Amino acid sequence: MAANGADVLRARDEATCRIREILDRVGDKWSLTVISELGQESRRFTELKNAVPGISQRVLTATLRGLERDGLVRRTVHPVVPPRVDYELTPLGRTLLDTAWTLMTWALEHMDEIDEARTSYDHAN
Amino acid sequence: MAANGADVLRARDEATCRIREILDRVGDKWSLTVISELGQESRRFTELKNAVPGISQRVLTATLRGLERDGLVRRTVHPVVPPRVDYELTPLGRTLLDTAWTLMTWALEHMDEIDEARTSYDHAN
DNA sequence: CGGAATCCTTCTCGATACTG
DNA sequence: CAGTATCGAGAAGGATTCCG
Repeated sequence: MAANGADVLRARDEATCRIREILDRVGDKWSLTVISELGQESRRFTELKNAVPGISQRVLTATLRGLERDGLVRRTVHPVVPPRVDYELTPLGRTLLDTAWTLMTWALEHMDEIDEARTSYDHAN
Repeated sequence: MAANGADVLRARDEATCRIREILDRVGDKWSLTVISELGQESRRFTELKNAVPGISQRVLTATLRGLERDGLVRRTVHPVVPPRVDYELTPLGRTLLDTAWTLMTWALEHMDEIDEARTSYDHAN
């Protein structure tokens, strides 16, 4: 890992927009969840739909298309009947997996603190 | 009796849901950028607005309120004229800083690969 | 200066129906 | 099975105005 926080900040002026553009993909409502789901093994469309409760078919399709476009996910269509489509992480997608895990782990570890803060904040107003 | 499959799935779904709830905060359009901006030192409202190009006043306010509610940011109002409001990371917010940098670093390092993937994808269709 | 309130436009998303 | 097409409700977001 070459860049550190200071590098990120130094490059900020040129790249803030670019970073944000990419965080939009990665940080959107479902992408990290889908990526972490694909981290284990390749999945079929319906398997993903069931594995990610609450996501609609429409949005799952859009999410997967976006991830595929960004080279994070590979979509493989098997010419069989009934159709079978497998999704798996690309090597690039797999490099994101570690970071995704870090973020999700953070969320898990600090969930309670955040809950307390929210309760406290809401109670104060 | 050990937990059955349904229990496991239910627990996992709830965890997924909670994680997503928190990722919504952290992974939204601006939060990580604001947090990384506050990583260096406390900032005034207008300083933040200038430091985060493209954010509107309305959305910056909402973002800061959300971060404050979750205990990630502390808001300090100085009773002076003209008003002065400082924002700084809480200790909890600071624990997120490392992860935020990791994610932004990932974005920086893989920006070019993503650009290529997008170009390739768009050209294929 | 740091907002809150309002208006108004855009985008998102879920539900539904249909298809190769 | 794995989508696409379409529609409508609601949320999100920008611009503007006003205020202590």
